[in-house]
Amino acid sequence: MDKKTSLKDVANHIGVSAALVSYVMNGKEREARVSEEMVKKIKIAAAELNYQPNLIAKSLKMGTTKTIGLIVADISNPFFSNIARIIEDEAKKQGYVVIFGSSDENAAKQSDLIDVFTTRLVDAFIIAPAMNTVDQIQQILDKNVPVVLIDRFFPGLDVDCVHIDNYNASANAVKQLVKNGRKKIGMLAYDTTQLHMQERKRGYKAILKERNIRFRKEWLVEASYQEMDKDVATKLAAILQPLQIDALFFATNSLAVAGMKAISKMGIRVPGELAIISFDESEAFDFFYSPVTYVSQSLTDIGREAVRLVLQRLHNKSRKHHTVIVEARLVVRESCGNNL
Amino acid sequence: MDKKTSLKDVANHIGVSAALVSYVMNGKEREARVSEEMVKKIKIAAAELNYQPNLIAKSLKMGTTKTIGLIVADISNPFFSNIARIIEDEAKKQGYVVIFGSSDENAAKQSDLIDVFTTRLVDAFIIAPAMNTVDQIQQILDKNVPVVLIDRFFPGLDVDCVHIDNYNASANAVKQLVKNGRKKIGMLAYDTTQLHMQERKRGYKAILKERNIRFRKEWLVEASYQEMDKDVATKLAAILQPLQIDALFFATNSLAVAGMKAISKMGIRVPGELAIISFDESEAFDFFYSPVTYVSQSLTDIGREAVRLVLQRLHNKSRKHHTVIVEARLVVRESCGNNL
DNA sequence: CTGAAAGCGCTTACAG
DNA sequence: CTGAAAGCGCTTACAG
Repeated sequence: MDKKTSLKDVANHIGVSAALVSYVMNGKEREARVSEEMVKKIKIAAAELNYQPNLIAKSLKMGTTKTIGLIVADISNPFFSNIARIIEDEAKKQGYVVIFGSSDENAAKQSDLIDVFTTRLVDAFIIAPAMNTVDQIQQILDKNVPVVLIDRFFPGLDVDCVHIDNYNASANAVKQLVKNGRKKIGMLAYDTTQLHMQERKRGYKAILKERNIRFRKEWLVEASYQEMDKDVATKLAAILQPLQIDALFFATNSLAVAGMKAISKMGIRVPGELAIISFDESEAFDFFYSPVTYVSQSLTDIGREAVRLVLQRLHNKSRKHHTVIVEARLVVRESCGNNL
Repeated sequence: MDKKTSLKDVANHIGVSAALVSYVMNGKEREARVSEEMVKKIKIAAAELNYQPNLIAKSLKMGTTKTIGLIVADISNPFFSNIARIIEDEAKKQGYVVIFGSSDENAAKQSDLIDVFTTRLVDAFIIAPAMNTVDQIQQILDKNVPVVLIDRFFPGLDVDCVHIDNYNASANAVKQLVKNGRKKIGMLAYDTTQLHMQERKRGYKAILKERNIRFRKEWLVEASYQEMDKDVATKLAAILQPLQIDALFFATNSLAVAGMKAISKMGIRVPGELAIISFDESEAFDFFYSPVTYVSQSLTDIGREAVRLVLQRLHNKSRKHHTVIVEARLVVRESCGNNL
């Protein structure tokens, strides 16, 4: 890159000290009681020389980079890319920039990303943490770097976080299926210890119990993050062909999309033979032969609240941690239908 | 943030100069001929003190931030978020980090993002440029900062870029429709001067001409980026109800999704009454009642090549500019069917 | 109202 | 083989 004009350059240009220019550029002419005349002169010179401050130098001096590190499982997943968009917008409004990384639900990758971002002195983290990474989050907290968890969270970890009430959202979805006359309700979830997923399973089981429907272990199909397609092809297929259930509840949009492909390939009628409900959203939900009923999380709220919490903590490091519960509502459409 | 241990700290810890530690931490012990013993001592001390270099300080000194600025129209659009994921992965392999921003096809927003990223001294840009922003790109080039354009490009601008052959990709799609017996072929495109879109329209018109099908202006529907939904609802609807065409070609995935909603709401049979083909991909394409035929751009190639070009230029600023044409292939499925 | 100077944490030519 | 020193471009307490 060609030599850029520095603060010193503009100072020299009008024979004045760098300090003056710095004050003026940062709108501190009042505190420093710079004369109006001088302010004008400096502003003109800066514009003339097309001065743009070097934020790296500023960061080094100030110890703050105005950068937020965002770590999600996969930025190409629409759930996360939509949140990323909101975070980016909100951050920009406040003068922050966001760098991002995808962990692939892999603790080691997440740890690498945290290290890389730490090394670049991000002012704060927003993380949808992978399984078994509570120590990583604790380490960030120990360094007194702000972090807010989104989507996922850890029991007993005192940290800012933003997520829905997974238990209730799940329970409501299953209630809807029961209400529509379904008794043989399966669930496709991820095989993970992550609490948000446990809560979704717990909500499912709780409603079965409440409605006196026996929980059948083999109807709670668990797919691993790494081998999701394979697990859907074998484990889920096992209860779809021949069809043993009359309703299926998907714990995420990625599971739903994989499941819907299996369902349509097998020619299963939805909702006739099988009612379905999913978590999250997908463009595909509108176009499935039976528009899919889903639990809608407000991605806008998640992104906004995450940035809000980050900024609050940046301004007041010692305030106590907050958990923001974001709204989730069931968008009822044809796929959960009440006719067998 | 708590005080981190600096290079000086580890130097002091073993009573040695900062220079030595710097050489060792950067693997330059050979060039600086540091004794093996010392190397070991330093490495142990660094590990003990959990030393992590401050990359901001390094950046200031080196004039390089190992950061790539990525600007796309909208990071939440799967087309871009998928490319972003690839870019992120490739960049990470090379020790780069990516900061991103969404321009919303708005020249002013793009300009802001370029300024913000410039101010943060990104080493290079990867941009899917908005309409009428050739000057912005030229300005980056004038500063001798590497930039590679993806997806879109400008006539006559000498710059690295990666995109498909839009003319041929479009022509092939329309040929397929003609081959399947369609004669009244409409197109839904964006109303923009951007060359990639012009090329798509040109391919469409060229095939009509070649096959002696009269081009009808009212069947080339143009939607504005800003009011896409409205334009689809009115302008596209005008040729769908009553149905005046027997095939419809969508210039992007976003247009397709909007158009497909209109089509399904109107109860138009696909491909029976109307054959459709789209550019790009969408999860929805698999689930439309007639799986959608589409022009598949290799997002992996776009992302990879973009990063490759960026790095090449970073290593050799003066090499001449390359345009990489990435493969596009037609994925033929039911929706472009040959039965009326 | 304005300037000189220290210092943020690094790298690297230079001297020894 | 190792250290002292300058300098990257800023900010800000201090002195005048």
